Amino acid sequence: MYLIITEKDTAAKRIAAILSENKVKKVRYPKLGVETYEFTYNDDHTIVMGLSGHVVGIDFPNEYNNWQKNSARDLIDAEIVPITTNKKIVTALKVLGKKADIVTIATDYDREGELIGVEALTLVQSVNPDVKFNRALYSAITPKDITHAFDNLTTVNFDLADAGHAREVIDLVWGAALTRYISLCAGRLGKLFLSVGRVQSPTLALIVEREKEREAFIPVQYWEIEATLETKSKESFIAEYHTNRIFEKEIAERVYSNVIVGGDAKIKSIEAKQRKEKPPIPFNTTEFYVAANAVGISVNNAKRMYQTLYEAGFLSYPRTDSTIYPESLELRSLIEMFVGTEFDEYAKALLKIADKDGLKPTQGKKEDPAHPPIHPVAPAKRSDMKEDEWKIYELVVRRFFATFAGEAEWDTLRVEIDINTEDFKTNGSRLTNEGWRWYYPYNKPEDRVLPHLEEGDVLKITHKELFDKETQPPSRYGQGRLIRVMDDMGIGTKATRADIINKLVSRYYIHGNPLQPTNMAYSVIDTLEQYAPTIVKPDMTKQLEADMDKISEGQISESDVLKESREMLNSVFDDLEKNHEDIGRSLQSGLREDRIVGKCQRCGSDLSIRKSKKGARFIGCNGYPECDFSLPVPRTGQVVVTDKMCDEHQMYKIKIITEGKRPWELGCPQCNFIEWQKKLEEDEKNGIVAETSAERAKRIKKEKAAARAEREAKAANPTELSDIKGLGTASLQKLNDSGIMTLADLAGADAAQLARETGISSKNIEKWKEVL
DNA sequence: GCAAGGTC
Repeated sequence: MYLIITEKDTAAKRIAAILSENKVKKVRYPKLGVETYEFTYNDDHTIVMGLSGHVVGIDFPNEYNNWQKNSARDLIDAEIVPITTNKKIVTALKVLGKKADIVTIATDYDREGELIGVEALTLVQSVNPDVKFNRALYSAITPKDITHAFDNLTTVNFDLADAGHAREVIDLVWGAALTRYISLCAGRLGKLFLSVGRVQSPTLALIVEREKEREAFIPVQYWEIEATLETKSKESFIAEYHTNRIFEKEIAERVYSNVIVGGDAKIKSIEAKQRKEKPPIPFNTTEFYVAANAVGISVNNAKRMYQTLYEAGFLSYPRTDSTIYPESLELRSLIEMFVGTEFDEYAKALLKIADKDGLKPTQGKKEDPAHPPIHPVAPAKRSDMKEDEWKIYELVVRRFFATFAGEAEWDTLRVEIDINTEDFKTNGSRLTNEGWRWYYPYNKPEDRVLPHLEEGDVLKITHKELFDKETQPPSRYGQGRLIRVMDDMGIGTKATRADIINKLVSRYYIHGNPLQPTNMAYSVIDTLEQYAPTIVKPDMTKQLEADMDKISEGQISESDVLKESREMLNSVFDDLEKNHEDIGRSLQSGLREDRIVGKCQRCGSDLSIRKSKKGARFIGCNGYPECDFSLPVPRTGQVVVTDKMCDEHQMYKIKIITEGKRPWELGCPQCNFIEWQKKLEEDEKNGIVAETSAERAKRIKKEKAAARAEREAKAANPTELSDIKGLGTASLQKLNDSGIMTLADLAGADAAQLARETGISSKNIEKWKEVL
């Protein structure tokens, strides 16, 4: 049997279709819980099976699980063991791998793909040591690329996989050791741990740096002056002072007084030009996020909806760096498929261009050997998807079209005007040839049409205005922009950047849109910058990339790189441990500051988030016990104190962050409390009696007791597997995977045999069978 | 309860 292993199911399906010339059979292995694609290829029974990315990983041995038992430093030289992260696929791989005579690794054509391939190969070899193997390399799943890859099979690049493995180890060791150290120092254990990592920490540092720049920013006052001018034919337009901004007050006052309403202005010169605007480059993941963000779709939503459309077969693979279409992509037929759809006129217009001059797509600078740029793969109707998904689909289709279209052309005018010896100017612009902007009408700058003007024209000043302004600090990062900066700096990957931002939000380091850091983030970044600067800088990734290149070229061994990395981390710990007390103090002050909500209106002390003896949290006055002012806070979720102040109560607005939910903008705690009381009063009027917290606790206790009683009753007289006492969801899944669906199935099964198949202890199985 | 990287 010939086994072909791909990185994901969709790749397996499409490669099988191409190699079999559509004579493929989808086979389900219910016991294994996987699907494969099978056919005859070169007279051999052939099975194509998809993985789900990495199905194995690495970790420390179990005895390191206790954070307090070992010192964080022990992790540096701790043993590293392989772990299974996807049991179903690992089992299936072994079962099928055992029967294989030859295996082709057909995972993605990049470093992680090589590592994923070697991981799979190692699993197959563990049950079939003599199996023959080779590697297929392809950049797009097109008939051309795939047949070429399978006609030119090559060898597995173990050095490249080693490079990937080195990255795994370094990330784990540095991340875990520093995370534990910082968390233990700050006394933040359990859910509140403070994470550190090669990618997340430099990303967080960017946000903290920007916030510091904003704080250090000193605004400078400046003025702008506009004059409204009218032509003889009574058409008006606005002219502004030639430098736009005026930083000296005396000049602003002089210019303003020289502009006399009712007086004359004279056109000094008119310069007409043409400006050409190149069409945009193809979307890669980063550019897609930025564009989706720009039309008001959050990075998370764009990611989720794109994934749906990819799985439905409408759009190409979502994670790619490439901004250059590979040659094997059939661009013309991708355009032709839109003839007769909503995009008919655009497709036809492009085909006309293609017939005349051939298709000349734009291209960016980045190539990704694993996947082509983002593009549509099937035509769709609006009714095929949700409204927001259509927005995404349309964006991708229009961008795809735009990459083949011509330049947009603008006529521009620059007019210089004399007003009483002061230099004024105005600019005009008009789109004369839509070009690619017809296909891609997003963020189109508006025309600025001026009346017909000629040199020497005398105009009437009908109005004047003086604007008093201040320079603005650099703006905070929006999510799309942050992802682009991460891409430019080379940190994270196309597949992980969005997740890294989510991680920083759920770790309570950043919040809001645009993004801003909590005080805790300041403290963590300050501490790391001082004592472990390596981990906060993008240079660590650059160095790692360089080392990985050397490993993959065989110039240096993986173990040498790891040894050097561990030595470096050990010297970082020398510094950390010397300054243990300082670090603890500075981290804890960050923690305290995040809890200050505002000033107490009764006594003027700080209000902060505190905990009662019973563990319930509330906003209390730091002047306690002299002042006992307090306000309630929701019982669950992370409380984030924002920098927006309620003008009425001098308190910062708060929001509640719960993982997996949208943040709850609670606003000013005092306003919220007042509203809540109003609602209570109204409820009382309407005869609705609110539950007190004691009543609530009682009710929950009662409900839990009732549920327990029901479970016990069922266990005494079970009707389905899940009724059996001690049989949890994990075991139920394992039983189902082995074909045990009902009580009768279990009764009829042999305990020892079933134990071998499922990995459940035979003692447990026998105990369950006893009840039946 | 630790990372970052795949994929869903």
